[in-house]
Amino acid sequence: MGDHPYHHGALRKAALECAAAAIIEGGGVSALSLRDIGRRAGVSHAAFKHHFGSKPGLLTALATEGYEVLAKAVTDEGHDLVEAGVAYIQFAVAHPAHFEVMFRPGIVQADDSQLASARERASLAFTSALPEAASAATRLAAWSIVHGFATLWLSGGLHDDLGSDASVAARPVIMQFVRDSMT
Amino acid sequence: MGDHPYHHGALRKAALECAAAAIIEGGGVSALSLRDIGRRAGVSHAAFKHHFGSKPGLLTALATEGYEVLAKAVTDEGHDLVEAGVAYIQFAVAHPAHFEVMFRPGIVQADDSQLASARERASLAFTSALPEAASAATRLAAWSIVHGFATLWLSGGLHDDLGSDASVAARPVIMQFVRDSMT
DNA sequence: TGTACATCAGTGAACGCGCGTTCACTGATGTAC
DNA sequence: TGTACATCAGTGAACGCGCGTTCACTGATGTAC
Repeated sequence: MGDHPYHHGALRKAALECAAAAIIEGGGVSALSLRDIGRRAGVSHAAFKHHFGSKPGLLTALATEGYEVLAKAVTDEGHDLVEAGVAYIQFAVAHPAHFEVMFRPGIVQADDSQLASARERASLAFTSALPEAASAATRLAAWSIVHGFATLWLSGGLHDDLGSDASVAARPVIMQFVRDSMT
Repeated sequence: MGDHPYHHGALRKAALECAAAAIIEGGGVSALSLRDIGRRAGVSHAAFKHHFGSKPGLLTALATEGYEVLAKAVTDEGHDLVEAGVAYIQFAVAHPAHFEVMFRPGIVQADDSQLASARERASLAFTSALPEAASAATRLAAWSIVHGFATLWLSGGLHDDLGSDASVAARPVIMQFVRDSMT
């Protein structure tokens, strides 16, 4: 028996992992190709047809997985607003490929129902972490601040001044925001 | 004389405009091609070599222009912190192509000195709008909140609930943040 | 326990396409004398 | 005022490349009897 059995066995999972790696190392979704993913997974690039239908299908699955992981991460810290915010940023930094696919318009199959429901769950998780009394403006500010910090961090502009640990850099920012806004 | 004189006359300016249009209509920088820009500008796609050297050169010029426009927009509203923040968001919404090129890592010639100095000017303009007494955390929070709002707006998630005018939607959010944080 | 058959998962070659860059070129402009 | 010449700006064909999808196929797995 060779190193490469005919059936991969867990190609779907491997494809998503390899796609994420390819996005990170290849410089963004723009440069992602099925052929690259195939090379990484040790599989023909045509094999993905069976699991995802098409390239947008694969990206949709990746985004869905991202929302699921994000929802879980935020929910796990839902008892503490500051830590929930840090978890959001931590997710983005730990899974930049997912994060990019989740928030870049036009690369995902918008009508996918699993994607929509995963997104809904993530949104709900974040909303639940906020105090019920928070105004619409405050809720939007909270989302903007964590999303903005994550985005700026990933774009590389913050990294120089603030060290290499996004959580450490973000926590005081979020803490001060929460202290000022949620009282 | 025909409609298309041999020399365009202002190809550099036209190229940047057409590139921005192509990015917006074509769904992101990923799909941008010199050939598309050439078609829009009514010019051979090889013509850009003279002005920008290469494709990354063109994108670098676009990002530089973006930082210049942003610096001016923020400076013009520098007397009022809320309006400076709104100007940041307004810039992003009015010039999504520039905004994308400015903040996407890896697509621009990082060693370009004009780019670096334009970026520096924009950063300074924004910093100057903040009160001198503001802490590092507050400054970072302010940047995060406007950047995050702009990013979320452009990704399309906010649009449904909040109407179609980003400034109108953003102003109360920024106002509340400034009221809470800058006192 | 064995066998036929359907279904699933992956192959690899072929397709047509659009891309960025390079190249020798040409038309237009400016400058020296 | 004219002419030669250098330089600038843009052309269009050619190049080699990597891409996503399609296709007929094959190997592996499961199930009915």
